[in-house]
Amino acid sequence: MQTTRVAPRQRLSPEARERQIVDGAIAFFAEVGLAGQTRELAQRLGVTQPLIYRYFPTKQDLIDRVYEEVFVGRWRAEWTDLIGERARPLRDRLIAFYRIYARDVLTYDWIRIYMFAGLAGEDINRRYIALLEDQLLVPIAREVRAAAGAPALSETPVSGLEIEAAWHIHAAVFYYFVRKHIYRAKTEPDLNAFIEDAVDRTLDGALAVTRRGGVAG
Amino acid sequence: MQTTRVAPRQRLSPEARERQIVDGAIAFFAEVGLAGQTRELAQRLGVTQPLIYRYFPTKQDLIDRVYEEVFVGRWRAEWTDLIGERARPLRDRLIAFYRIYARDVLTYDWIRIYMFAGLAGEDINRRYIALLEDQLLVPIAREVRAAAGAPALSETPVSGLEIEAAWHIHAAVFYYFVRKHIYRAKTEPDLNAFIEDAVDRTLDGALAVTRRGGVAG
DNA sequence: GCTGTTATTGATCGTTTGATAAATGGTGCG
DNA sequence: CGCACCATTTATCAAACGATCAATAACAGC
Repeated sequence: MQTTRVAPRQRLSPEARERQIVDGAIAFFAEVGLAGQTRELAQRLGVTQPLIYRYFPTKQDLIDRVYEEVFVGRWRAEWTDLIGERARPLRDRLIAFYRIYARDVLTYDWIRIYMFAGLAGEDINRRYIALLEDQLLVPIAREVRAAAGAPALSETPVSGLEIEAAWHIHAAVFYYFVRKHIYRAKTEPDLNAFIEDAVDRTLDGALAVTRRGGVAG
Repeated sequence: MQTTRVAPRQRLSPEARERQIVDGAIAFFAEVGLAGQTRELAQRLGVTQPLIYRYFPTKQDLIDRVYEEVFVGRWRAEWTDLIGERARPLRDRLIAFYRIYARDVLTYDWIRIYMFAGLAGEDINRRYIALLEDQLLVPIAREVRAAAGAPALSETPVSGLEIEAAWHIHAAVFYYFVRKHIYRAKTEPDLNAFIEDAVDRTLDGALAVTRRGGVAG
């Protein structure tokens, strides 16, 4: 009554097997956390546990690979350009961006592993935040100023509270997926409507405060 | 060179010892996660590991106690009343509420254990969200409608997107503390200024969209 | 088909970790 | 001072878990 041998030994090319292990590890660690056991991962993959150690010397190496696979290279430089395309209304740019960002980044795997990593004290999150501030939030703050008609574009640097305002827009979308994928709570089912509405409300607020002279922090 | 006996055996009353263990467990699990080892917890408490098992039959019992201690009874019914006090401007009510909520609820221990529990699949988060929607978000949505001059108070029920709009306000504050306590990232240092600004921006947005007739979802 | 290479498995090791039981010692009461 | 109670510790177990190594079998080349 042990492991009932259902499938015969399947021999794959090292590349294919590694791919399979990494993909399986992403799904597995996203679900149960980075403390998940290698034996259970192996069982889900339909292989034995020592096989994992042929491809990754230690569990930490596998986890590092998962981090790399999930986080590195997901950000697209063109998204920064999209935010700055002043030919379109800022509202449209933000809606377009968050539709793509929700589809390509804020997935079940990404958001859970991201939160597990944060709680584990990894610096991945801080590095990602630095990237976001530089490539997304400062550009958004700049566009909000321009759209609000606040002039001091190159004079006054973007203030802390202006970046926080850009965070509000981001937080609205991000937190939606936290509720959905981490708390597994009921959320607005129409994602497109949600994003449109979220951008409308948070952008309106950012514009209104900026117009009232809230540029200085 | 083992555990250098620094303090002699200290005998406490069961009540005092239990209190100490629970408090220590909250701080410990908040920091390292619910998978933290009982031996390490005991070491931090300055007692031996089996002592914990005299007070809590299993580790899960201790964790359940931590949940109870951290989550149960933190919400104050009077906060719902505060949201509805129409003698004051809604802005002031929200700022007052989030100052208290940030101080009393969104602490390091609370937000980390809350996120650990969510990732572990506990239903605590869903139950807390249900409480929040009922006691905070629906009241906020109601007040936003009233403040925006949208009439259909008792007629049209609060829509999904209106609740999401209330979530935007909440998410702005909540996410600030996620960045601070989970990612350990740099955040706006002036909490009062942040809360004021966050309420201004997110409330402005909620009002603007509601005024434009965005009541129906 | 035979054979060498190597992907994969079975068996197992050492440590970690939740949990238990017996020994120890502090405290209050007579 | 002596004794009983019980809070606390020491010692230890069994399962879980990361990791290792020799044995096995799938596939390629001849």
